[in-house]
Amino acid sequence: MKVTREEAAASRERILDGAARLFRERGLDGIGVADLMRDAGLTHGAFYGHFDSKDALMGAACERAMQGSIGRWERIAASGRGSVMKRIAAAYLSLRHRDAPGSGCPAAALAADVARQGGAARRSFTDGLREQLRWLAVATLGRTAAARRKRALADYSTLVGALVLARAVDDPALSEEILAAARSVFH
Amino acid sequence: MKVTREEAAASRERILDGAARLFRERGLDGIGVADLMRDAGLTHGAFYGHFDSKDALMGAACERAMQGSIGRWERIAASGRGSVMKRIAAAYLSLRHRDAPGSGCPAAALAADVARQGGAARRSFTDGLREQLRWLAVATLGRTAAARRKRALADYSTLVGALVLARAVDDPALSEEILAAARSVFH
DNA sequence: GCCGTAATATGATGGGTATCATGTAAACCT
DNA sequence: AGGTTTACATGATACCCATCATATTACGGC
Repeated sequence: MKVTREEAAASRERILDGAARLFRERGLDGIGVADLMRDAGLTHGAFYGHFDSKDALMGAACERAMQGSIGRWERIAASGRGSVMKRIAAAYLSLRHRDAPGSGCPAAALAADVARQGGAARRSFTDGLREQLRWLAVATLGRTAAARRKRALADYSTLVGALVLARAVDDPALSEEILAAARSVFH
Repeated sequence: MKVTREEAAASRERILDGAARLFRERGLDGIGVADLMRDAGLTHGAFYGHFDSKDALMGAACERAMQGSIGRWERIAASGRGSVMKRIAAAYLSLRHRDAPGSGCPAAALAADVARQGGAARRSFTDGLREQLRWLAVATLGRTAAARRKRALADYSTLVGALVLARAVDDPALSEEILAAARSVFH
């Protein structure tokens, strides 16, 4: 039953990674503690040895998902040439991203949940979003810092809105049309 | 019957209107049948006399909310002068709209839920969105029908994304900054 | 090697959920 | 006017949920 400190730390990591994925796939209220623990290969009772509450896990998982998102963007920016924003938009508005919410942008997957949920998730979400927007503003073209910032906020809104709508819609043709129209903004 | 047919029809309307509001405020899974019925002044048992299932109600409520959304846009287009899109954006990206999800855009409030939920809600949502996009494309400026359509899809994505993010964020200053940046796109 | 302690398992608790079963009384139809 | 229908209420069912209580077991420090 008892495991190495190392294994315990690995357990916590598995819980967090699984939560970051499953919350994005099924929503903050769409997956329960028992299922999250089963996903990490543990039973439900062990949960409260690792986190104070489900709310605390939501916060930690949001933070982790946000960090992952920033990391993905940094990798996109580092590889390839031409406009950073254009390359980010191409990846963000792809079918691959649309169909993989569990490993995709947490803002598109969780924003509505976070707005209703409040608590630790909302705080982590806001912090992560602030950081991502700061990063994006730097990577954006524009004469002044204020103009770059404004452009980054508006562009990010377009990305999130298009992805959210493309996922919600029942009709594959309409879904792809939404993504394509948003992509055309960045040409 | 304890009530007249007229009163029964009114009951159904109250259930639907309340559901359309409460689903947007709390999410499709965030409010239960019992609470919805209490909101309509009835008890939970009466529900299945009016709807086949909660899923069926979600579908009907999504349709109603979507119709209301189109109606609001038509009223905005009919009153006032200048660019229709600019006036829609001003209303859509207002603090008033941000703080009143229950009577606001169902796409911004429910898209993520709908994507996960599937079922009748997703069908109604898609139909309503298609209609709204058709309407918006007509009200949009552009040389060709295809250009207007593309512009309408991208603009709508920007609106939805900005509102969703503005609602999710914990920081009033950042929230207003997001709305303002999106508004500037339509100037 | 032994003992405290920490990670995990099992199980209980209290509350919420959607849905179904049944009873009742009044509106509707003939 | 009387029998039928039906909107509604009460209550039951079976399940899921977050959280807590307790037991077990083996690691970590001594």
